[in-house]
Amino acid sequence: MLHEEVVGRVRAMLLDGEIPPGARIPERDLCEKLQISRTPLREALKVLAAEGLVQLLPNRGSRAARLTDKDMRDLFEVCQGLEALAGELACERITDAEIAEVAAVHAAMVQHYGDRDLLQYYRCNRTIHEAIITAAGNPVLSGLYESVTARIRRARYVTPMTPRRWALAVQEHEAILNALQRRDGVGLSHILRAHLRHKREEVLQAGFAETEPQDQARAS
Amino acid sequence: MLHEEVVGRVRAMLLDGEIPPGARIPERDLCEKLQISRTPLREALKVLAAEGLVQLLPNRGSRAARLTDKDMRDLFEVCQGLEALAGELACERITDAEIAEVAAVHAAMVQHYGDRDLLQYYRCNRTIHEAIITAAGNPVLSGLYESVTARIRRARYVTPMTPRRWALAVQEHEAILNALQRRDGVGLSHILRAHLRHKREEVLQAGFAETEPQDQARAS
DNA sequence: ATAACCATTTTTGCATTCAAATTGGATCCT
DNA sequence: AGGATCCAATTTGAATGCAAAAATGGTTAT
Repeated sequence: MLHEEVVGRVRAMLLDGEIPPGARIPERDLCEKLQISRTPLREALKVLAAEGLVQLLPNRGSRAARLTDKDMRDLFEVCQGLEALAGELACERITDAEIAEVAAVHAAMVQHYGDRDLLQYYRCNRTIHEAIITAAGNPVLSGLYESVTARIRRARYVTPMTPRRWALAVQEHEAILNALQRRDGVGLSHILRAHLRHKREEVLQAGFAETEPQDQARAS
Repeated sequence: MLHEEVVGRVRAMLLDGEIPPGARIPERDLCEKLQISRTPLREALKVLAAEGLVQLLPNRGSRAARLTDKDMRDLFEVCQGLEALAGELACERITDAEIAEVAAVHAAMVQHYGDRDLLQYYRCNRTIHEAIITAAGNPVLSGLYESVTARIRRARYVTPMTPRRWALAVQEHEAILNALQRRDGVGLSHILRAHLRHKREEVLQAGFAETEPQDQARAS
């Protein structure tokens, strides 16, 4: 197994919740599960720690990072900034073919909205956001976006949607597509920021913090 | 030596140019220079590779990453986005004391400008930009900013300044301080973006790409 | 009964070791 | 002579082994 593959596998386990937030990560167990020795696993853990997915406690091993409300807010804020930037750049660089593709996915998404198929809706939604990032043509931006969204993905795509909120989101997406078609970078960036801000409020309101109370109580 | 210290030391060697861009990194040599064994060094190299500072060639070792013009443009673009976001957030959250501190550093910077002391000028400049990032109160943002700016630092703070350009930069910094004092987030973000865009043009014009032609010629 | 202390066990961190891949060079063939 | 091929030497990638630190459990003393 290649180094990047080990990192990917463990990252997936963390993001899927197979290793739940806050859980200790016993090296030996993971090693035999992945059929590798401790050395490459430890290398992967250090990389994931640098990404913020794993917390290293010197001489006391590693644990899956836990997101507080503050972390979530911070991540969403940065995500807003990155998407806003991507929106502006995308409007300068996106091709007509790419716009057409986004439009197609958007239409499919609206269809799924009509069917109240949340899973498929979210898939299209994510595809659109990623298409905008890609269209920005900036690999550095793509990399940071990927890393930031990975950490909030569970919250972002698991939070239940109220009918009211869902309708608004679809409406915002209409505006997103429209701005993209008009290549209105400034407009697009504003819409994207509002869109993300709403999403953030929704998520935070749902109380998706990954903090466990007993950890706070250690001092008692 | 702690893991983070190893990462820091090697990172510093890369950023200072002690290990020049494109240079191969022989593990054994670095090991004895740092007085550690290969295991912790390799862990550090993987982390730095994830940061984009090192390029890993499977079974063929690692080399210091080299920035192309495109990389530089991409990094500056993202940096613009991050600073713009920081500017907006900072205006919402910065304290009067912090503003006063920025104002003081700004005054010192203007003084250094008067003395044509480029080194000290750059020090103050960097302090101001970092203060704005810090004032945004978003550790995720700070982390990404740190990582992005580290990679362009040499270009950013080494490019020679024309008198014309230097005067403009100082003028822009006046506007930055002014917007901060007025807590005009939108205004500040615009000024910061323009400021960075000018810096980027300056750097790219100076041709600071770290590509070496003979590498392109390998296919011949 | 509770708290503190000590021995045991487990786990981490790093050095060493071993196998596999790559590189450089010498040899051989055309 | 030029080029391909094979072999030695170096270097990488991963597993194992060893020392140190921390968690655990049991015992004792208050």
